[in-house]
Amino acid sequence: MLTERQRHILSAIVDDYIRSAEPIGSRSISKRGDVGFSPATIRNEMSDLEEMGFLEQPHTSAGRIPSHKGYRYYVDHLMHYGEQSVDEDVDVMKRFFADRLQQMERVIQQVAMILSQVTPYTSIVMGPEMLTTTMKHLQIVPLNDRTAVAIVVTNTGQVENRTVTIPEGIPMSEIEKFVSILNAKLKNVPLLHFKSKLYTEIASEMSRYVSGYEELLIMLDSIIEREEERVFLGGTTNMLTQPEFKDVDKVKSILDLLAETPKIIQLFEGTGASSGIQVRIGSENKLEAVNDCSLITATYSYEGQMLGTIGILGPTRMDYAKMIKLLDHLSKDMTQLMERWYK
Amino acid sequence: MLTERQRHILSAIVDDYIRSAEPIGSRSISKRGDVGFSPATIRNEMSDLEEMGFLEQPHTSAGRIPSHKGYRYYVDHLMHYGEQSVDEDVDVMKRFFADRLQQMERVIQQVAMILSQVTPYTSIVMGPEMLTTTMKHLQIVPLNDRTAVAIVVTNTGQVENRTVTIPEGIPMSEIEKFVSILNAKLKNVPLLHFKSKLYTEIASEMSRYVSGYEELLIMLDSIIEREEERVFLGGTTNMLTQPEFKDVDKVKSILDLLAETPKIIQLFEGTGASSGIQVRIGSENKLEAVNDCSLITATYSYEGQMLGTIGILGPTRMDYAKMIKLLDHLSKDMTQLMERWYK
DNA sequence: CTTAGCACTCGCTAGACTGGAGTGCTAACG
DNA sequence: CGTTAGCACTCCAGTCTAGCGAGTGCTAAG
Repeated sequence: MLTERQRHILSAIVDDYIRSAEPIGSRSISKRGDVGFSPATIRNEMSDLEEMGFLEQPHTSAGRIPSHKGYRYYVDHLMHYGEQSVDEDVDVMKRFFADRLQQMERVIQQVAMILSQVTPYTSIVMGPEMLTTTMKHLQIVPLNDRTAVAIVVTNTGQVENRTVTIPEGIPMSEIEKFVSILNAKLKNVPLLHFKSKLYTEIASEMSRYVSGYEELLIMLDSIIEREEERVFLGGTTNMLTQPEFKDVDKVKSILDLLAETPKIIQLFEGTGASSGIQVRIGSENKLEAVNDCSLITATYSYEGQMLGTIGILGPTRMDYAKMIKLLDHLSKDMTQLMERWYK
Repeated sequence: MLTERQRHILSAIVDDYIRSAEPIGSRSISKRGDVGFSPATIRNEMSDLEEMGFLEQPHTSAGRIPSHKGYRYYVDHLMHYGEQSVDEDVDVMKRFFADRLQQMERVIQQVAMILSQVTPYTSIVMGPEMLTTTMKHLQIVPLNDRTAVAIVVTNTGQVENRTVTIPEGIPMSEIEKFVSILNAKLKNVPLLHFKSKLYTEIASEMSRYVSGYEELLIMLDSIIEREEERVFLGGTTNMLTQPEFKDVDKVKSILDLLAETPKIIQLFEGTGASSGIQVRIGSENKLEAVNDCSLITATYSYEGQMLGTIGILGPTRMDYAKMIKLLDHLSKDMTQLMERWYK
């Protein structure tokens, strides 16, 4: 659909714009040297590219900038990873992973931090998901006669805990019975299926042995609901250094979004579908606040099972090639870490 | 030191400036009506007030704005709480506290959220401190032969957990012995004294029974170190709506500070010293990033024991009277909640 | 002591102007 | 026929200026 020359010019424009954040003119492309044509020729091509929707003009007689479609084409067909060296950044990350085993939650949090330090964008890391997390152990520790702490230890080494109110009139012994049944029945059940299993399979058996069983179930329900909130951010303020975010209002709407976990989950919706690296450019994101942003995501996994997602959120004018390379490395390192983790 | 009229004028200037965020001229004060003098007279007084350091002029022939010293005087001597109605906001908060008992951590987080919703500033809530938190229960749940999850349940219903690597060559039975000793000895010991007790009193006895004891202690050490990180923020982006923060660089330095828990703890240093409400204006804050901000703090407690701190961070041009009133209510509600909590 | 009057200062805004960057078109060139 | 040089045109960004308005400080009168 595009001629070789057009592709070359588009690629040059995106590359330059990523660096400069300023509209690119025909002259500067011509002067780069790698496109051996005069500004006039390039102008004609640029005009065509604009007509086809790959480029945009902020206003007449300004240079061109890539449109969302232009970025998309760039990411899909033009980007070449070879050039850029990410060795330095990869080193930083490698050093991090070489450290001794740490608490799972911390690792994830620190991945977000590290990532945000080697990029000028915001990093978002989503922890192991309910899908693959199974229960290893359930315990209830009484605090006083009406409150207790319920603790769920998962196979990933996470510990979910929640303070709960014990329904009136249920003696401790009943609760202990309840817990031991659950431990026997729910071991290694993914948290995702927890609820359904809780209310079907186990319900009947349970009601025979334990009084006040329904209240206890509701209580347990509330323990696991928190699982979905494992989102870690890094470099939320990084975007403030980018020229496209000098407008405070735009920044606010994005920062507000980042402050709300459910919104972030919404933002990531569907990224887990296919493994590998995904890029969402501008309006490909459903949330309006990030319609001027791009989101690059990668997944990390264990034995083919996807565990979580790593994402980078930045302006559409993002260094896609570098970011994809970085995420690629990182997701592999994470995957490797998981293997070491479960040994 | 100040005449009644001067106090009156200073008060009027601060009040107006808090509302308008713009330098206040002598005419507008005169027109308010409550100071029955002509602009010229007021000008003279303002000139005096400036000389004494209570007011500042952004530039010649602009109006005056309060200096840090001016705010300080206002807060200490002039502010009257009576006028403002905070009923509406207090209602919102009351409704929140009327809800059923929730998990401790959540309550604190939501207090931060609520507070940031009824104010245009950033709220910071620090959870129960190590000082008053004691251990209720310690447990170690093995994941595989080399890793385990250690869980500390505290009297406040918090659960600290951490995945740890088990030192090589220590059988499970040894660990169980270790845990049961600790449970017996460390029950109700404040986490703050945990470490010292661990290494003195218990060490000798322990070394007799348990092999590999030192490694286990180090492991345990790492469990409790996390306790200090209980800081919850609300409305971090609220400040973006304030005119004094239209400068992106300033915002960034503050947001960066807020992203680092240790910095926040540093910011709060000393606020717990006296109970009651404290105000730190501008450069009274030691951290440079918030030298244009004021921090108002209150504490909440249980049976006279201080449990934590609530803070509001905003520009020096802050609605002190209202914020103090709000914090006052809130800290009382929190305290009350604590009583209900421990019943 | 208070106030009216007045000259003066300063920042802010709007308008005019300019230089530069870039386009689009046309015509010439190989 | 594709490519290029030339040129008129557009638009932005920056600078300069003048005028306005808000506010002060001073002086002299009440």
